[in-house]
Amino acid sequence: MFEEKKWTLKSIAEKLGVSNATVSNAFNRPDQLSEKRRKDILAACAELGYSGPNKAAQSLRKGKFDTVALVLSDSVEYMVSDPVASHFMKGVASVLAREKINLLLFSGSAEHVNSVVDFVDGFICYGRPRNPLLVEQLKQVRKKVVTVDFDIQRNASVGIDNQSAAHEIAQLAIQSSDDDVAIMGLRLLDHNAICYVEDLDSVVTEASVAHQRLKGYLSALSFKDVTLKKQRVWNIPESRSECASIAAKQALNATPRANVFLCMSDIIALTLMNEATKMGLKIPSDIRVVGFDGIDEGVRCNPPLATVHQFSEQKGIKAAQMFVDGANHEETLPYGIREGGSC
Amino acid sequence: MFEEKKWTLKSIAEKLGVSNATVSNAFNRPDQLSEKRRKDILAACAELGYSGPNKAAQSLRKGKFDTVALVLSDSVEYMVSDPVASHFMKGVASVLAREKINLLLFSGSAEHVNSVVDFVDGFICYGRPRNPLLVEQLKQVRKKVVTVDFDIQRNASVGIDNQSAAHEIAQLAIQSSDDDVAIMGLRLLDHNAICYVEDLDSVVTEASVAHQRLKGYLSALSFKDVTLKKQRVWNIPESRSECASIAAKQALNATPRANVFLCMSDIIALTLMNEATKMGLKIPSDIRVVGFDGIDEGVRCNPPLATVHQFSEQKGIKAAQMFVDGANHEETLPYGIREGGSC
DNA sequence: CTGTTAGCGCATTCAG
DNA sequence: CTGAATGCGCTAACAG
Repeated sequence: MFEEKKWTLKSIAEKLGVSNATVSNAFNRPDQLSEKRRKDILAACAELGYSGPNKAAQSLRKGKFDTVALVLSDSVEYMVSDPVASHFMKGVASVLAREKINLLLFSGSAEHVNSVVDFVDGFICYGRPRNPLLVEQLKQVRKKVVTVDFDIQRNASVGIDNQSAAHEIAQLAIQSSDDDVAIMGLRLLDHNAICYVEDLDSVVTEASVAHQRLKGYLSALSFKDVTLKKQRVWNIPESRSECASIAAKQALNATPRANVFLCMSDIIALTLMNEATKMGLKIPSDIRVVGFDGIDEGVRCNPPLATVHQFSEQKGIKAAQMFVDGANHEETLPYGIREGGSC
Repeated sequence: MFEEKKWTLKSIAEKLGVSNATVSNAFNRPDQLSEKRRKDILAACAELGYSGPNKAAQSLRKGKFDTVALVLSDSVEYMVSDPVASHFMKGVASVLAREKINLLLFSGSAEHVNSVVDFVDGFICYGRPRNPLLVEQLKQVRKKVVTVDFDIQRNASVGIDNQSAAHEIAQLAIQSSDDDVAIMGLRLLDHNAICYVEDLDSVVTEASVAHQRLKGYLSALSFKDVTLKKQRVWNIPESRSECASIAAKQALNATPRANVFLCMSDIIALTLMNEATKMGLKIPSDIRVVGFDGIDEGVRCNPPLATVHQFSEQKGIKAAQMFVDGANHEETLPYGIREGGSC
């Protein structure tokens, strides 16, 4: 099956009786030799089964790889089944395909970017990587970096105005100063515990997405003259049903129970609505719930979920476009407010 | 920000006053030099900001890349939002992460594997690539190849017994010899049209998944003494709601209408159920519908979808494990039959 | 245990 | 337009 010789530029040049530079030029620089000569060489190569210069060697030489690493905030395993991330990846993939750039998936839990940094032209980072060391490494990397939904004080970044968005959706959810509000936070704390956030002021001072959303919620609360009770802010480490349902159950079983739930992701919100329904609670008469992200399932469910719609695919397109353009600025994308059963 | 010199193995060796082989050994072959010497060198490198041998050069030299290309059946853009593919990818990602192998996503619509073949240790191919040329190329590639849900008469492959599964689910769906059965086929024909399959015998003789499932359905039909009417077999080119709903509407509007719909994917089945509901049809009294794949949404919907459950994540784990093990055989995975509202 | 040498496969000078 | 020479950054074999 593999009787064919394994050709290299050198061996094929020798076989054809020309110099290796000529063969190289035939493939890469048409202007450097006559049309006929080029066609002859290409034809002979095709005939012999040589399909062109080895890409790895070519890349080593040129320092260009036509590959970008998409650094996810969490493990690849988890991220591929996250609907928000999927839409983002879809957007990225669409422009990379057009530009004939390969896509390497990289885990935000990996130990070091070293394992890929020498194979890629740069990084698109979707969300702050779970491993903080990666962030430090990305700051140092001598290649293009586009960050999404977080910032490393360097290069390009894209995101939305999380604070305004959170403020708006919270405004919509809160109807009177008597409302008892709970905040189901996503990654508010640095560890993986599903727990109350005891000390709001100590929450990551860094301008993380969670922090920005929290600020937006809180400003809406004060705007509406609502006081946040003790033990009303939750930390959920991942936007997954498994995590969210634990927090949801506990939050729903608290006495007294909050009647407005501001959730930092749609997954959290849908999970909470699901748990509430199981407990016989009605939406919006018993509790009101708003999400964040704008995933499809929120539209199909009953009642539909009120949420901030992020246009994740557009975000991916934008990030990838900025990458190929070598952009070097911060981009703030629009968002939409989607009304639902709760408001 | 980048004041640091860009070190290479050579320059760092010179700086440290040792040979480059020694530095190389310090990083890769601890047994080749004294513990102390190694620690000193590694410490000095860390100090100077040299983070180890360039991976691209290392790979060129060793011919090993610690990267596998996951060839999807369709564009990356489309596949990341396909729930079945996502589960498969999840499985693959989990074992690759453990093995510290990078994952490169590759489109089944790409023109040539050349753009990545020199960067990877091999390929895992999920479904027959949309571009037939890729299949030919994969047959020739001098690297490991594991195929999933199709076969290229070479190397390793994993899949399920599609024919038996289709037969079983069809048996379940068909209740009497008076049933009027329609088959909503996925990629039965080579082109992209949504249409009837006029000539069943001419359908791809190759043992494609669609063909195997069709055979399973047909054997169940004859087992149940049911005759397939004219224009009862549809070709749907992609497992997407957009495509499926067109076929579904037409199939549901046919007079007389079939009362049993055998769908080659859950997406198709769910879409058809959705269209049927819009038309006021009741399941299972008016029509019965069965799917194939076993996606989560089929469990949550009302009534639940009867289907063949594929354990896609397990399939991904198996495929990746076979890749790392260098397996060279055909693996047939189990499947499950999930009952639902229709049967 | 250390250093020297010869490539991995290629692209780019620079003479001719 | 062509061909010889140099090196991208590294590792493996060998010699000391």
